[in-house]
Amino acid sequence: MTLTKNTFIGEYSYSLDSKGRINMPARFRQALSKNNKNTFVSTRGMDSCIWVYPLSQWFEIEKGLRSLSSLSKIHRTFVRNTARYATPSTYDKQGRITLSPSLIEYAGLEKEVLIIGMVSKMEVWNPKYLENTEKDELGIDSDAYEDLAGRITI
Amino acid sequence: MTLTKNTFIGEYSYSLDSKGRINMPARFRQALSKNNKNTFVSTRGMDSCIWVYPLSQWFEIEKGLRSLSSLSKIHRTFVRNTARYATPSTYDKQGRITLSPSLIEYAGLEKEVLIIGMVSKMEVWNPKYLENTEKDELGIDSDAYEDLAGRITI
DNA sequence: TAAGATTGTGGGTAGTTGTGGGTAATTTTC
DNA sequence: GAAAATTACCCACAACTACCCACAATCTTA
Repeated sequence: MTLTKNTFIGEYSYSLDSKGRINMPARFRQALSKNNKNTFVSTRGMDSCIWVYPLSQWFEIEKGLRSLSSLSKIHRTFVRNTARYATPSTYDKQGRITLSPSLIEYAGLEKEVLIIGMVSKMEVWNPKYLENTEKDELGIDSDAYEDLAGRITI
Repeated sequence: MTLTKNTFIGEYSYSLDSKGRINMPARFRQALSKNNKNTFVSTRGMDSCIWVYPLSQWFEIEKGLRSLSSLSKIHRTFVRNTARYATPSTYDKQGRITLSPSLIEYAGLEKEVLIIGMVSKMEVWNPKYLENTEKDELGIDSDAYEDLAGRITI
C-alpha cells in the first residue's frame, strides 16, 4: 500500500545482474506519480552510494542548476559535478533500471545491493560499505543532533 | 529516453578522429528540438574545454552579448573571446560534429575526449585537463559551495 | 488451502549507436 | 583556371542497449 506519492521509505535487498540492472522495489514504483514517466535519475551520492531520484524531483534540481551562471567558477564547478554523473533510466517491463558502469564502480556495487528509502529519494549501497559508514557515524557528536532537534520533531 | 528538450546531463567518453570529428551522444541529439536544425555551436569555454551549445541556445547567448557595453574592458574581452571562436556545425548521418583545429588546440584535445552535459550546454574535455581542473577546485571556498549544494540539491 | 496474481531474476534478439574510412563536391592557392 | 587541400556526404561493421519472453518464488484472495 502506498502512503504518499513520490515518497520512499524502507529497506530492500536486491541483486545487481550481469547487465548492470537492479530491480526497483514495487512499492517505490507504485509510489511514483504519473508525471515521472516511470523514470528515475541516478547520480553520485555524498557517501559512497548512488542517489536515485524520481524524475520530477530531478527536474527541481535541474531548475536550480539553470539559475547558475557559468561566468562564476564556483557555479560552473557545481553544475559540472552535479549534472555530470546524472543518468536517467526508465524501468523496464520487469521494473528494473540500468545503472551506468561509472556509478556502479563509484558505489563499489557487487552482486548484493541494498536499496534504502530516503523519503524524497533512494540510496543504493553495497551492504559492506554501508557498515563502514555506520561505524563512522558513531563519531558524530551529539551537539549536531541537538542542533537538528530544533529543526525537526520526532 | 529524452527528459526535457535542449537539456543535457551525463558524462560520455568518445574519441576524436583524424578528421577532427566527435560523436554527439545519441541522447543529446534526441534532446534537440526541431528549430535547432541538427546544429551545434562550439566555442571556447572558460576552463580549458570547449563549450557546445544547441543552435537555439546560442541565439540566446548572442542576444545577451549584444546587450553588453563595449565601453567596459571586461565586457569587450568577454564578447570577443566568445564570439571570435564560435563555429556552427551540423551533425552528419552518424551523429558527429566537426571541431575547428583552433578549438581542438585550445582544449588540448587528443584521441580520448570527455563530453559532459551541463544542462543548457555541453563541455568537451581532454580528460587529463579535467583532472587538473578538479585539483584546482580544492581551493574553492567550501562554504559557498556547501551553500549552493544546500539550496539546490535535495 | 488452492488458484491466481504479482514480483524478482536470468537471458535472447533485433535495432541502435559509435568508429573508421572512402569518394565526390567545394573551396583555396598559386 | 588547374592543382591541391579541405569539407561534406556516404557506406560498412562491431559493440552495445532496449525490449521481449520465460520462469521461479512470493504474496493475495476466495
